Amino acid sequence: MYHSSNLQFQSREIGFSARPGETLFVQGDPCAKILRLRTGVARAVDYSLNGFRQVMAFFFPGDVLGFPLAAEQRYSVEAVSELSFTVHSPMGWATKPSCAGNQELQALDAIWREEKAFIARGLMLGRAGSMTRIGAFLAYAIRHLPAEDDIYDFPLPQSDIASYLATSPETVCRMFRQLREMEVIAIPRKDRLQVLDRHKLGRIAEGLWQ
Amino acid sequence: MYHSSNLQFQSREIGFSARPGETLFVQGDPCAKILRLRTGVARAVDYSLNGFRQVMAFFFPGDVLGFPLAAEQRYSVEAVSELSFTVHSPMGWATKPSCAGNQELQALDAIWREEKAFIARGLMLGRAGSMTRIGAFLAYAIRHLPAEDDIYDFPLPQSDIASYLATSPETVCRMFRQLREMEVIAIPRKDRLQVLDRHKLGRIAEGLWQ
DNA sequence: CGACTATTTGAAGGGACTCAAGGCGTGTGG
DNA sequence: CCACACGCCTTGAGTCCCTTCAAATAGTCG
Repeated sequence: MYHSSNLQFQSREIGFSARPGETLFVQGDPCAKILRLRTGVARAVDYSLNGFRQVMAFFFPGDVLGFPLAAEQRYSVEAVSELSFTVHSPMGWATKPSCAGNQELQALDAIWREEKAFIARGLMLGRAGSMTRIGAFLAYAIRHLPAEDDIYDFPLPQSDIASYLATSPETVCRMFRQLREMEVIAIPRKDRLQVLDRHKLGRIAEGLWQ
Repeated sequence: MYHSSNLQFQSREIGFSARPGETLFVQGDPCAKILRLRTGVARAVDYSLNGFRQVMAFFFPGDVLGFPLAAEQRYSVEAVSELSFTVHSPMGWATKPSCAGNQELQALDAIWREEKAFIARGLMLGRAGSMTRIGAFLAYAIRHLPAEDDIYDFPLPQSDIASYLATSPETVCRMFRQLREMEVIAIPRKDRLQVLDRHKLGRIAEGLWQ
């Protein structure tokens, strides 16, 4: 579980929640509020002009969304699972890289976590082979998901994973089955993921399996 | 080769240059200097542990590299073409989203431009089909490259484009040939790219051609 | 229960990769 | 100045992985 009680922000924290599928930001909206995810998973989605939809990133507990780098939201944000988050004002989120002030570091760290999420996708998409991409994605996801005894909360629909990895839902399903048959993972229950062989998963993510 | 020895960390601008292939940053280096590209093209490269190399982004004139979001450089930066750039110190690059101060906006804009570069790649890799990706890449690149009369300086080797787009150099070559036969582009000379049909290029980038 | 969505599985076809060889351009050294 | 080497681009042929299409099953929510 993730506890943000030790993180202090200057403005008052307000607790919010959202149901799966709910939209938090819409691409193009003015940047007016900053969200810090406490529990649950959210996705950044790009809707291109010709109706094509693309999952650009997943956000996990601790991530900060909506930092006003630009004047407008650069992507839509939708809840994947049940969310709880806090809302902050952009005011006072000053960042000064040279100073080690607490607040400044928080803002830089928030921006960096967001950018990391996009870079991570790029690195996965750069790898060849569906199995490699799926393996890399699982290794990435479980580093950010809460777990009990190697059993992770895994609320990500395969269709979102497929969009994120630029592949088809059928391929995602087939790779999951293969991973189950290889006894690398198990699905004890819906929205749960058990990692049976962390080491082999790492090798798959690097493209060296079989 | 590597420059850090002769770089001075001052708040004033110093002009520098680099030859094609030169390395400006190495992944993992401490973030000590900020570069602003004046002319030329640079690439951000990721070297993974198993020796796999991946071009993660291209940087164009006006972009800022090496902003210390994290303690260490997040990628290596290499010159693609002849570069000229200025070096800045991280000191004084304070950012405060709520204030409209000049320097503050510069830093936020610099971060945003960098992040945009990574996001752009993700959006391209998410598209299906080599032709769509190449088209989207060309449309993206020429928005950042200097030109005279629709003839752009295009110093990007096809091997870099292939790595960037997660495809093979052969495929890049074939798509270029097809674009030439379709009279969308022309290559009047090495390192030059002429756009003959901007509109058709846009349609190709959206996945609707033929 | 029944409608809906998400997942699963199979079959077939095509697009991109790999492998291999040849051409082109550039820089270097004899 | 020429010959050569090297890297990059080009082109062809064959193979395979992944997509598409189609249909069945499972899970969810009213």
